[in-house]
Amino acid sequence: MKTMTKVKGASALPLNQIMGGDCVEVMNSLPENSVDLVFADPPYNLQLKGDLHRPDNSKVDAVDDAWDQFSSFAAYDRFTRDWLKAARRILKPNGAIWVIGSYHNVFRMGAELQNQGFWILNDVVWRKSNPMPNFRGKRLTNAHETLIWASKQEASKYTFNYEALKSLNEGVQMRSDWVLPICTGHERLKDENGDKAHPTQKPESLLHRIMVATTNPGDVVLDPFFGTGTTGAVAKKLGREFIGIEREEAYRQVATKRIEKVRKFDKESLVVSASKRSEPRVPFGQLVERGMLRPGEVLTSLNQRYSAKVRADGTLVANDVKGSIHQVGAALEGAPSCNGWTYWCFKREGKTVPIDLLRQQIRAEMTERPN
Amino acid sequence: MKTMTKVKGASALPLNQIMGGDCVEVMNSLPENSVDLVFADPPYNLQLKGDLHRPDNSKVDAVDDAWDQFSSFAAYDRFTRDWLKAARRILKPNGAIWVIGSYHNVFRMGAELQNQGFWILNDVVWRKSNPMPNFRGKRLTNAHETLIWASKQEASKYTFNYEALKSLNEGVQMRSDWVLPICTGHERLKDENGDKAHPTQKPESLLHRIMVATTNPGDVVLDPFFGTGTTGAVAKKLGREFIGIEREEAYRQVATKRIEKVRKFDKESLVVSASKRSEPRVPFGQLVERGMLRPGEVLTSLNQRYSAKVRADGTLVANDVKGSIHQVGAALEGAPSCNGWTYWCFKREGKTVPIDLLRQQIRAEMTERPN
DNA sequence: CGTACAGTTGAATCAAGCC
DNA sequence: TGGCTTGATTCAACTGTAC
Repeated sequence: MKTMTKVKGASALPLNQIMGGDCVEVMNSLPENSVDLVFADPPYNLQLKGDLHRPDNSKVDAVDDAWDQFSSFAAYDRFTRDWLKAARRILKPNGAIWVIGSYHNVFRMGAELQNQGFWILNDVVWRKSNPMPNFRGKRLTNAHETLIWASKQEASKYTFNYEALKSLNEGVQMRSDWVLPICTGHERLKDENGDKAHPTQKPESLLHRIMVATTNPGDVVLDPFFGTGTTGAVAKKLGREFIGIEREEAYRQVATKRIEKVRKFDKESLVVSASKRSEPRVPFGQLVERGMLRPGEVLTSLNQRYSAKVRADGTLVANDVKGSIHQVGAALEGAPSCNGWTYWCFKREGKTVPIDLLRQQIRAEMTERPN
Repeated sequence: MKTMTKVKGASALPLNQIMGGDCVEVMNSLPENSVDLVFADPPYNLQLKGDLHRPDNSKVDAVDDAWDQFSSFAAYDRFTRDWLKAARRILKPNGAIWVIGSYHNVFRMGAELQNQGFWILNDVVWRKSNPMPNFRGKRLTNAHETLIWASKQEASKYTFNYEALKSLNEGVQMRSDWVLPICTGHERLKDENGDKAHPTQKPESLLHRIMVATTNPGDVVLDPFFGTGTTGAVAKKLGREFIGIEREEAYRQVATKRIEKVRKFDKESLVVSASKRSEPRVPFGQLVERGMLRPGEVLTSLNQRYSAKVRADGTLVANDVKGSIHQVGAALEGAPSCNGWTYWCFKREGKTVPIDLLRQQIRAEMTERPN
């Protein structure tokens, strides 16, 4: 499973491995412009003070690990600046980053992302379906965490599997608020004492959605705060390559064992719905060439207001306007643009049908018998 | 309605008025430590570029006003620093602030709040039930905005009406994600041409919840970006005092007219509006009346530890405790509160099921046949 | 007086490829 | 890098008119 891949003649990329040490140093040792996605779940800088007890007086096992202690906002900002800078260097120009945090740290991360030139695409709310209640009744139940999705730069052509996410959401656009349960039950890793192995283990469903949305199979996903390896486990399942960095030896061991057990899904189940743009392009003229529309035939607009005549070269004429199906539609509507395929209709057996139906027929044939 | 109130011998406070001019200057003219709550909806610094058209080629009426133009992040940060500093000076030591923003500006506001010594209590997600879709299918539908609730300092004894919020949320703790519709329909103020009077008018339901949660009647609420006066309208309804600051004369006029028309709720209707629930309330007694549960039937707790007997009047008895399903559950568990709907279970055909199932059945019926 | 249907709209950092 | 061509893309709620 472990592999070393050459990247454009640069130094090797340690795929599907968990590296020890400081994440900034490790990232700086990797070649620049080599990673497709960074997912980062850095320490939240919680600054908890006393112990917290539940109404039944049991103690809440809160995050009080040494790695979550920062002396000041300035120290946390330095830390954030350093690891984000290192992450940005190794990202491909069209790469993207996801960070997750709570109100303790996410505002500082978001501001620093913008300062460094990352381009924020969405902030996403992970709405926990089963959050910890607020035992003291002094605030609102803190029932969500915030993720930020940003491309390396404004001009990046980032990956977004729009149709796949739409499918995940019963056929309507995926929103920026995601309802997912926190990590519990069998998924929650325990140590030999039965205590949770890591205080902030993220659910695999969250990483699953992120990777389906913003990576393709074979992409390299780097996680600089690997913890118990949720990113690696999901990457392996989904046929992505991962690079993990984790300072704590104990976490590396847990993660290694965990990922070994994971099986990759079969290829078929990994295929996601493609965007319409990736479908083969069909010139309108082909409909005339094939005899699906006759030269001289009259098309009508979807709103019935206009009509235009088909010419032998695949252009339309209406009054004094002529040109492509898109140009003529736009001109008649006085609109800046127009999708002629869904705008123009023809008549068959008394019914009025958009010409896009004919394009779909051609595409179907192309799929059955490629060339 | 307009009044001037002396504050501990300091200069006067211009209550229930809309002041013109720059909000920093106006705030600096007010006495320090004099305001209970600041609500601020500052420009979001959207930096939009070209026009955006819908699939039907209609143009999206986006925010392109001069007041939302900043030359850089640095300029926006200066602006944020200045108005937050002025707001903090006039806040009482136990005062608090709410700010609202999107991913364009909220990270910068959140970081600056922390830098100035405000103590963040919650970040709250306003999940829009009817957001604008993403027309190009290039990102997630931006379906939420973020609010930050912070006290003036860590030591502040801020106001939080825990029980009122709990009532608003069907008897369970209010979470940090609020589902509310955007401002449309009759609530949306129009100008003489029928266009929206202000591009970013907030719904009154949002301000209603904020003021019920974090102010008491008679408190002074200041809004430095008053716009069309949603804060003032809701404050008047709820018996709070407001101070508005708005630079644009046109908005001040609209807001003045709007607030004149608002009538303060009488005490009784205040109670009603405070207990408004999104789903119809079903009293436990109705389950008994309807024969879904028999008097004398024994309910068991979710954890199997306790049992209680149903009485004809819709109360429970267990050992020496009697009362509502919530009270008895809380008493037995030694907990401050208990959601009896999910805590108590009954048996049907050998299975143990929470009584909430029965409530859901009733609600479903109510939806089918209102009344 | 309801119901059905067509039309409108909301804080948006919103295209991609070729020459 | 800029201009031109092609052509991809929408959900929920409210409003007004027709029936």
